[in-house]
Amino acid sequence: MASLQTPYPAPARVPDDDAPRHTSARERIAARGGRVTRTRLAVLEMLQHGTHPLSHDEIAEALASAGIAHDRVTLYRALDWLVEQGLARRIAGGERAWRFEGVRDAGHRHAHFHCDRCGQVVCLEGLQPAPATALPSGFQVERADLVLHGQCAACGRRDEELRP
Amino acid sequence: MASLQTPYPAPARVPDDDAPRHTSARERIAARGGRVTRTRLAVLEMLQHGTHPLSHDEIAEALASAGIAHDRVTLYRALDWLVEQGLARRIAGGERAWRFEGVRDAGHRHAHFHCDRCGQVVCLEGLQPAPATALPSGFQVERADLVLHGQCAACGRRDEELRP
DNA sequence: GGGCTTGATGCAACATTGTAGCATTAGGCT
DNA sequence: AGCCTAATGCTACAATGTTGCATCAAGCCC
Repeated sequence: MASLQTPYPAPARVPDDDAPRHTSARERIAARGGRVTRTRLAVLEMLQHGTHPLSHDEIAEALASAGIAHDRVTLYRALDWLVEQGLARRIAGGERAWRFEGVRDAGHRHAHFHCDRCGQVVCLEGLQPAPATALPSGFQVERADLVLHGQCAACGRRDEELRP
Repeated sequence: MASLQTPYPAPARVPDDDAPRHTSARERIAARGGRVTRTRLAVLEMLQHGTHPLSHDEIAEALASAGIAHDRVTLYRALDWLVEQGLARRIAGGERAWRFEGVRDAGHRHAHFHCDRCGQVVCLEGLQPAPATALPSGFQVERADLVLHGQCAACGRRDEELRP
C-alpha cells in the first residue's frame, strides 16, 4: 500500500542546479547545455520576473512589443524546452491553453487561483494541499496541482462599483 | 481580509435535487425541465455508472458502439447542459480536453488522480485539499480542483513486468 | 577571427478541441 | 393528432497545439 507523504514531493528531474535568484537567465540556459537564443532568453527572463503565470499568447504579445521577432512554433518549442529542463512550469488553467511560470526554487511549489471572471491566474504562496490521506494501492504521486476557482479581488471591486 | 474555510465549499447552483442514487437518468433530466432525448439519456446514464471521468471522445465512441446516432456538436451541447444543470462535472485533466463525471451527491467533491503514463483519470474518494490558509484580500473561492499526477497502479505493474 | 556542425528557427500544412449560425427534427403539452 | 419550440445535425469557423523540412546561427575548434 503506497501511502502519500505530501502532495508536493521533492522535484523529480531538475539537474544539479539550485537556481539561486541571482543566476541570470543566460547562465541557467547555458548550464543545461542549451543554446542561448534570443527567444529562450527573452522568455525565461519574462517568466523569471513575472508575478503570475503567463499564457503562450501573452508571452507572444510581449515578445512582439519588445521587438523580438518570433514564430508561434518557435515559442511553443522554447516553452517546451524550458519546462523539460525544469526552468519553467506548466499550469493547467481553466481554459484549454496552458500557462507558464518561471521556476526559481526547484523544490518550491504553490497553488494557483484562477479567476473565472477575468481569467487571470495568480500564485498563492503559502497555500498547499493537505498532507494527503491514503491513495489506492500501487499509485505513485509525482506532483499535485491545486487550483482554486472563484473571483479575484479586482473583479470583486468592479462588481461593487456597479451595484453598491 | 477574506479567509478561506475550505477549498471545497458547498455547491453553488444545484437546484432542489439531492440526486439519490436510485433516481433514474430520465427522471433527473425531466426534473430540470429539459427534454429527455436519446443523447442526454445515454450520456447521463454512462456518466452515472462510470467509475472514472470520461472525455468527450470516449463518450462519443461509446455512443457510437451502442448504435446511438450522434453528432460531435450535439454531444458537446448535451455535456454543457448536464454541467449547467449540476448533473455532471467538468474536470481539467492534464491534456487540453475536458473530462466529465456524473454528479451523484451534489455536495460531494473529491480529488482526482491523473496517470501521466496512460492518461487515465481516477476519482480519489476521501482525499481533499487541506483547510486552506489565508487568501489575498478580496478573493472569493467557489471551488477547488486538486489533481494528483503520477503513475497509476496498472502502469506500475506493467513496469515491473518489463524489468523485475 | 573564420569555418563547421548541429541545435534552433521559420514556414507551411495539419490535427485536435471546441463554438456559432441556421435550417430541420422531434419531445411533450394540450 | 397537432403545435410550439427545445434539441439536433450540418457546415463553417476559431483557438490551440504539432509535425516535417529547409534554412540559419550558436558555439566549438582551429
